[in-house]
Amino acid sequence: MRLLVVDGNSIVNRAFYGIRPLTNKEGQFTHAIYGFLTMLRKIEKEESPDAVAVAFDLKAPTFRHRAYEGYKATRKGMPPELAGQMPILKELLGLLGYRLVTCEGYEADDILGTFAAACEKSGDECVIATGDRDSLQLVTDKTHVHLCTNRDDILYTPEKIMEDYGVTPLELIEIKAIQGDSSDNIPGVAGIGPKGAGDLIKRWHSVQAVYDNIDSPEIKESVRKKLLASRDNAFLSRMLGEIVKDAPIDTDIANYRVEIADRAACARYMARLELFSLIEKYDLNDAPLAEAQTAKSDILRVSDGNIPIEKIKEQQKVYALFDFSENELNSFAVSVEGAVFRSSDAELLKELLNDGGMTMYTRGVKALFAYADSKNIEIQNKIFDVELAAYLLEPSSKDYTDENLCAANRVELPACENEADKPYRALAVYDRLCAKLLNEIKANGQEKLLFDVELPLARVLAKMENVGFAVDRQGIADYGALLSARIAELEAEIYRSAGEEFNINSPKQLGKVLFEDLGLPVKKKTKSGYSTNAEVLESLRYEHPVVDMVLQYRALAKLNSTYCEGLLKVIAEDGRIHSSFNQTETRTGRISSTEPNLQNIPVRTELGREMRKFFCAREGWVLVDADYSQIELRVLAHIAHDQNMIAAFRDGDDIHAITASQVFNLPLEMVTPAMRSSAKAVNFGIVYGIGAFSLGKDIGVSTKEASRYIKNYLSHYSGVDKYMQDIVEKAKLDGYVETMFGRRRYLPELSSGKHMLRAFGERVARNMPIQGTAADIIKIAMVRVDERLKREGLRARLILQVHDELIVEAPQDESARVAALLQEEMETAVSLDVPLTADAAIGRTWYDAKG
DNA sequence: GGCTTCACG
DNA sequence: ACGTACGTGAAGCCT
Repeated sequence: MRLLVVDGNSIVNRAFYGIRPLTNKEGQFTHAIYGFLTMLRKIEKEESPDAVAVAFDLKAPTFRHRAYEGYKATRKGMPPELAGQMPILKELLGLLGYRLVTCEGYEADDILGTFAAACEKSGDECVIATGDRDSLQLVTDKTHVHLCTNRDDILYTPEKIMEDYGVTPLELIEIKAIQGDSSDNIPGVAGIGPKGAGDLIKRWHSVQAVYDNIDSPEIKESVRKKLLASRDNAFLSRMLGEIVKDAPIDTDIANYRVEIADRAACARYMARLELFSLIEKYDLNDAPLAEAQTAKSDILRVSDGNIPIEKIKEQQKVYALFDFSENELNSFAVSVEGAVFRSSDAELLKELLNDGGMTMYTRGVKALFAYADSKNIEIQNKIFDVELAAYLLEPSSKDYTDENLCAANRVELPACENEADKPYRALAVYDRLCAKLLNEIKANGQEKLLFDVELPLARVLAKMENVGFAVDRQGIADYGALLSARIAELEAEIYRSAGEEFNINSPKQLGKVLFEDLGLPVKKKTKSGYSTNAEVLESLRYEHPVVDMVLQYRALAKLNSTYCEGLLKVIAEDGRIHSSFNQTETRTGRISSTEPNLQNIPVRTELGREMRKFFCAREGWVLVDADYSQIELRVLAHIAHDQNMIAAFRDGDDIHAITASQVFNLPLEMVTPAMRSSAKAVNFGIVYGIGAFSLGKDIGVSTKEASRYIKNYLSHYSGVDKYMQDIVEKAKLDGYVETMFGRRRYLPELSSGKHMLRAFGERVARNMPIQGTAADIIKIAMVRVDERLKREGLRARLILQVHDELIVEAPQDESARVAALLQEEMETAVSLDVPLTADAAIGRTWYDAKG
C-alpha cells in the first residue's frame, strides 16, 4: 500500500501566494482552493497512492489571543483572504472523499511524522507532499517527500538528499540544531548558518559528536567560540527540531482510501465557487451532466391536455409545478421522462395529490397546501420543496427562483419557444435540480429539519393564512378618526410653536426647523443630514416645547398611518385579515409576516396597545394566547451548558433578578426594580452579542460601567463566557454557525478585512444559534399544536405566531382544553437541560388574551 | 429605490 | 481610529 500524506497548511500557502487572486461573482476568494486542488490532483497522478490523508494545523492562536495582539498579528497568522478560503477548502476536500487529520496539541509536521513512522512499521510506502523542507528529515527508503516548489516538484529520496545536502535525512535534524530556524523558533548556534552547520555535520554527523570533539583542531577557533557560547541552545534545538512521531491519530491506512460519496454535490460546490476546470480535473462532468444528454439542448415542449395520468402514477418521483391565484387553480404541469404536460383540470390534480405512492417534487408548497386546505383535499404524497431546501442550504439568499437555483447548481435550463411555457421551463430539469439539493441537505444533516419541520410547517402556515385573524373594522376606523383629529390639533400647535409651516413627516424639513431655525443642539447626524429620531428628540424635550409635540405627533401618525389606515386596507371580504407568512425570508430561521405584518402590532405603550382590542375572535369564539417565557435565555443556558444559569431556571428563579444580584454583587432581596431592569438589558445584550457602548446607552450608564456589568456577568455565567468565545472560534473554522437542529447560517463576514464587518459577523455567530434554535422550537411546537388540534377533533385553529407567542382561535367551549394543550405542546416541543415554560391566557380580543 | 423612522420579538 | 446589540416590515419622503 502507498499512502500520500499532504501537508495541508503548507500546500495551501503555496497555492495562495503562488496564484493570482481569483474570486467568484459573490466576491469569495477561490485561488487557494483552486491551487490546492490542482496541485493535489497533479501529485496524485504522479504518485498514484492507494490512500490519502490531509494534515492540517489546528488554528494556532485563539481569537482572544489575537484580539489583544491586534490586527497585525492576525495578518501575520493568515491573511483574511486566505482564512476565508480555509473552511470552504476543508468542506470541499471532505466532499471529495479526502480524510482530514488534525490533532490537538500537535502540528501538521508531527502528523506527517506519525504517518511516516506508522508506514515504516507496517511496511507500507509513504509519500509526503509539502511545500517546505522541514519534513525532509523523515525521508527513508520507504518514505519519500514530494516537495512542491514554484518551479518543478522535487521528489526527495535518501539519495536525492545526499546529492543536495551531502548528509543523511536524519543528519538534517543535526544541521538544523546548529543552524537554527527562526520561523519555528529554533535558536540554533548564534553566528553559524547553513554552510557552517552543514560542514560540521558532514564531518561529525551529530551535535553530540561535534561537542565531544569540540577541542579538535579540525574545528576553527572562531567556530569553537560560537559553539561553546550556544551549547545549551544547540542541544535544546536538537530536541525541538526533531519531528514528533507519536501523535494520537488513526494510522490505519485502510481508513484513508478516497471515495467520493456524492459526485453531484462536489460538482455543485465547485460550480458555486465557479471553479469549473476543477469539475473537469476531478472527472465530475459525467455524474451530473450525463443525465443532461436528453434535455440539454432540447427546446422545451409543453403539451396541453392528454396528461398521461396512469403513467405518472406509476412513478415514485413526480416533478410538478403549480400556478394558483387566490386558492384557485390556474394550471399545473408535470414532467414525465423529460416531457412536460400541462393541465388546468382540478379533478386531475386532486387525483394526483391523493395518490400517496409518490414523492412530489415542487416549489412553493405553501400555496399548494393552501389550495388543498381550501378545497378539503388531503395531500397524501410525500412532498419536497426546492425553495425550502434551498433556504436551508443558504438562508441568506434573496432569490430562490428556479433560474437562480439552476444556475447555482449547474443545471442548464432548456430553451423555451413561447412565453406561456416559461413558468414551466425548469420542470424538464427538476429531477437533476432536486437531486442535487436533496443530496446537499443530506450532506448537511438537514433532512429532519426539512421533512419534519419546514415542510409540515408550510402546511400549518397555509392554514393560518386561510383562516386569518378577525378584526373590528369599525373599531379601527373610529380609532383612526380619533387619532386624525388629535394629529390635526398637534400639527397646528407645532406650526404655531415653531413659527412656520412645514412637513413634519419629512425628517429633512423637521431637521431644518429644529436645528437651523430654532437652533437646537445637534446630537447626531445621519448620512443625509440631522438625525431626528426619538432618542434625539427625547434628549431635546426640555429645550423647546415643540419637541414634545413632535414626539406625540410622530407616535400618533405612526399608529394612524401604519396601523389604522394600513390595516383597514387589507381587511378581506370575510372581515378578517389574511397575512402572508414567509418561510424563506429570515437568516435565522424565524418566519416573517407581510401584507400586513401582524408580528409588529403595538404593545409597548398603552396608546398603541389599544390596537389589539380590535383583533378579536369570531362570534362565540375566543382567542387563546400562549407565549414562551424567556425562551432565548433558556436556549442559551442549554447550548452554553452554563451550570449557574441552568440551576436558576431549574429552580424557577426570576432570572433577571438573579442576574441583577450577580451583576451588582448584592443579595437577591436587595435588588431594586431598576437593577432588575438593567440586568434584563444585560441579558438581552448577551443574546445579541453585546457591546459595552450600546449596553451603556441602552440602560443609561457609562460605557465603563456597562463593561463592568458585562465582566461581572460573564464571570458568574462562565459557561456563557466560554460559549461566546468558542462559537466565534468555531464559526471562523467552519465558515458557518448552526442551531441545535442543524439550521445553518454562513458567515463570510468573518473573513472580511474590514473590522466593522468582521465584528458584525462575530455578533451574528453568537446570536444566530440562540435566536435560530428558539425559532426551530416554536416551529416544532406549531406543527405539534396543529396535529394535536386535528387529532382531538377540535375546531380551534392556530391563527398567528409572533416569534415566541402562538395565538389560537377557539370555540368558547373548547377554550380551556385548548389553553392546556397549547401550553403543553409548547413546553414539551423539545427537551432541554432547562424547563421550557409557556403561559397561556384566554380572552375575546388579543388585548385581553395577552397575559 | 434608497434612506429614515419606528413598530414588534 | 472607528463605530457601536440580533432579527424583521411598512410608511413616508425624496432623488
